[in-house]
Amino acid sequence: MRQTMTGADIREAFLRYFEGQGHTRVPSGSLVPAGDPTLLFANAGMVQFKDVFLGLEQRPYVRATTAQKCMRVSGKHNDLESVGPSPWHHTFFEMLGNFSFGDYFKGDAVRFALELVTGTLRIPRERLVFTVFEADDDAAAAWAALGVPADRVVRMGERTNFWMMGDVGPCGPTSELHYDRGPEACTCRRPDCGVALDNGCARWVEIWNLVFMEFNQAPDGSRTRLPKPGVDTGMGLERIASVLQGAPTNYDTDLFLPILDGLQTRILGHTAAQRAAHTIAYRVLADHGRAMTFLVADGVTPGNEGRNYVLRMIIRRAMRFARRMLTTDPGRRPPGTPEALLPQIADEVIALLGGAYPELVAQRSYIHQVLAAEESRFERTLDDGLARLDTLIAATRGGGGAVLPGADVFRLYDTYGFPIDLTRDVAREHGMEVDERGFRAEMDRQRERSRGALAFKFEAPDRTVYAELRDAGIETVFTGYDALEADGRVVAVVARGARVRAAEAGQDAEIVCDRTPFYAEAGGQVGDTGTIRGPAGTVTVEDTQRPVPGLWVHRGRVTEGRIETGDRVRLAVDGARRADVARNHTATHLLHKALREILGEHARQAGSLVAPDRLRFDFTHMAALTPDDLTRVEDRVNAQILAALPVATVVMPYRDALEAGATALFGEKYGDEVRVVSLDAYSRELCGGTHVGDTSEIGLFLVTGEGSVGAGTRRLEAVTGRGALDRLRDAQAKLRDAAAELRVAPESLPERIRQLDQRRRAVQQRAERARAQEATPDLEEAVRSARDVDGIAVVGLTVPGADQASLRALGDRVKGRLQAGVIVAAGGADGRIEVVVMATQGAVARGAAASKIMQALNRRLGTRGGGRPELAQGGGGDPERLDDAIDALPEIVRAVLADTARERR
RNA sequence: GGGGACGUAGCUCAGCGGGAGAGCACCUGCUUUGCAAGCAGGGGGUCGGGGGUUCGAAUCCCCUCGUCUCCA
Repeated sequence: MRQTMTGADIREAFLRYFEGQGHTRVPSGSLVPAGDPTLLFANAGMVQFKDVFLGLEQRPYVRATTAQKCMRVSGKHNDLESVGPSPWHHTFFEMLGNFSFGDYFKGDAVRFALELVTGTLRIPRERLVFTVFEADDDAAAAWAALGVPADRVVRMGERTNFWMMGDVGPCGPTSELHYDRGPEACTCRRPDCGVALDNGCARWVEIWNLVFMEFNQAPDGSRTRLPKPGVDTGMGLERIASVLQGAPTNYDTDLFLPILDGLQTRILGHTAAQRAAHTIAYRVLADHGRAMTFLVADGVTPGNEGRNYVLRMIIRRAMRFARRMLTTDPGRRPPGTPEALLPQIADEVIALLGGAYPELVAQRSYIHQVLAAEESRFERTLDDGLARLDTLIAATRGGGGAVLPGADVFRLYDTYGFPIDLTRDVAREHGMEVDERGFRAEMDRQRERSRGALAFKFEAPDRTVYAELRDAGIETVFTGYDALEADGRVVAVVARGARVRAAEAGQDAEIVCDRTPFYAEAGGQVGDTGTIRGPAGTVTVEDTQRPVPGLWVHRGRVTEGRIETGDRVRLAVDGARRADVARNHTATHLLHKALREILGEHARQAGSLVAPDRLRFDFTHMAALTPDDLTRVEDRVNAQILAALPVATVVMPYRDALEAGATALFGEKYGDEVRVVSLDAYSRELCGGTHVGDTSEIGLFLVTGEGSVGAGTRRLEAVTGRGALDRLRDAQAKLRDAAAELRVAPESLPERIRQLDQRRRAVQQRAERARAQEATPDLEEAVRSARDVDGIAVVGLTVPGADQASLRALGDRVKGRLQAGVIVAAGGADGRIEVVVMATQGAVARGAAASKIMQALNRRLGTRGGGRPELAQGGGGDPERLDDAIDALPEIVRAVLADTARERR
């Protein structure tokens, strides 16, 4: 009896089979594609080989096989909402594949496929149906040559059987292997049920897709034959496992069952019946649990844009399902328990897949931290949202309605992140519903806005001219690790994106030579600057780039004469600048190591800039660094500088480097041979950059800033060497200046400042109190001076120099002693008036509103101002007229009263 | 990349053009000893930062920093 193959067995058998066929087993690339801004995640096995297929990169092998981590979240067939309900769709999955880079083609690809499927995996031949592109006679012939009867080879159209990387580039026909689950599995119920219908019938499972990269598509749509056609295949591990294990859905394979079991027994404490009642929620948690665990392990943190946002969506969707399930069927873990759920799910995933993907095990504690943090953040968002929803429901009901307005619900969702399905649930509990149409309309408008903005999306730089150069056999040898100068020959000149013979003085140009000491921007280190001197002219190099592997491009300006293809030239790097850069680069390695020592192993590089004047280092960490952390990091780095660690670089095989404990970076592509930079035994990193001879050359390391770049990622900025010296000198000078200004020694500056600040506060308070008192030379006198206007006491006061605050204080005190009264207090300085008008409630009731009196005063004094009935303020105007106006107050109030009386009639 | 919201006392927040506030916490005193004790009094604020509009800005406008959130 034959034993069923486990997922791990299948993965291993696949890779081993192709190794036996001369393929190199290449580890999975990161889920975050290296240097590919057009792609959110690795979504197929070929992603890490894209540049190889494009002819931009060469590998030491022509046949490769991989098990690649993949994510698909958006796309025509893959809506996030279908994950869970659908038995087949996943966000995260593994793709098995074999690749030929200009080596074997259709014949062998087809032969390998059939041999593996029927031999190694022992799927009966009669269970298989093959599709080929309708115009691809070669592929059809290849299957026939293997004895596949013609009636089992179906010709299909471009939609299903022609593959393109994008609008332009390599493309070609495909051939698929479909597995027949038998007539009893049919869901379409058509008498002519078959692969050719392509109607999604569950009877037929596409298990393997073979892509024959044969053409290159030009922007105008025309296709030319590739000189070296290749093969790219993909077999979804979960799907093939479901076939081999006779599982009704992917979730019934051993790639999911342990996670589901763990969820039921260890995490939720559910009975079998409870689990059965929540099939979809279980699936969502298992699928999303895998995705979030792998994503975090590859350095993605939840955030609000790009791939970070996708991760957040996945996490929140999982939590929504969990929460809902726990409200109806609490299990052992009551809803709202603070104990984090997601880290526990991650543990199940790690237990299952940590063997094949050791990075999961290595990152366990970091994964826990990230997931727990996002979980509690979301709880908070939900709590806030629930409170807002409650008020919305109350308001709607208060208005007699039973439908929550779409705009309000959308606002809850858009602005406060409250999930729409929870809104629906809560509304239903209150016997209300959601205006779905209104909500959708708002949603569409939001989408429209985003799309409109996308029209200006940046385009990936055009690299075709460089691909042409490489095709023409042009290659640069880099000599800059050992020397700053070199003699070479100009092999190409590029101006405005096109190849030219020569460039003249004043022109911007890109120069390519057969050899160069110029370091091209890579690994965060900026490109070198310097000069290229030829027999007839000089180019000042402002930047050096390597747009495609093996090709160094010097960007700059011809500053004299002309430079021509074929010129013998002298290339000289700006040595002082290079030395500054080297200091910062070596310091970056020290910093990276120090952060891991002090904060923990999870603190890993997530971005880096090494410039001559500063360095910037992004790394994964959940919290802001405390001043104490920063000091310790700084101390640690400087201790290594003082220790004068020798810097050594060795080129060795990638595997050996990893075994020697060298640090590799996320999402970085490495060849078989890698360069390892070691700082004595302290730090060892894969790095192609330029470094100092020993760490003491760095001189001094100073942290200049700490901040956040997004959730879970911190940024440190620092200076070294000359930069650090400049900075210290500058700080000292400022300190001296400040000390001199206060006439104290720099040491006692902080104490002095504290003292001065205290004194300032005391003086200020005293001044305010004094002003308030000064402003009332004689309160009794002021009250006595009140003149009666129809039973309203009118008080006018002038206090030269008083500001509004003290006038207000004065007014208040007078007002407190009047039954029904109006007080006008005026002061001011510097040629302008300040006026405050106050009216008691009694006065307001009788029509003497402060604001109206203010208006009358405005007309008389030329001031501007206004306010409320009880209090009005104004300023400006002509101080000369102030006394007259105060004298005339009774008439003014009388006029206002009359005016109000007229209005009231 | 594009939108929305929020930054006010140690904490949670109200105020949204005219006197910087509440609750909790803190300090002092009194009262009292049973579940968030009571009463009286008090300290504490560059209303995130900068610029503008205005007689007057926590409040309106612009820029900027930080946090939350949606879309792509």
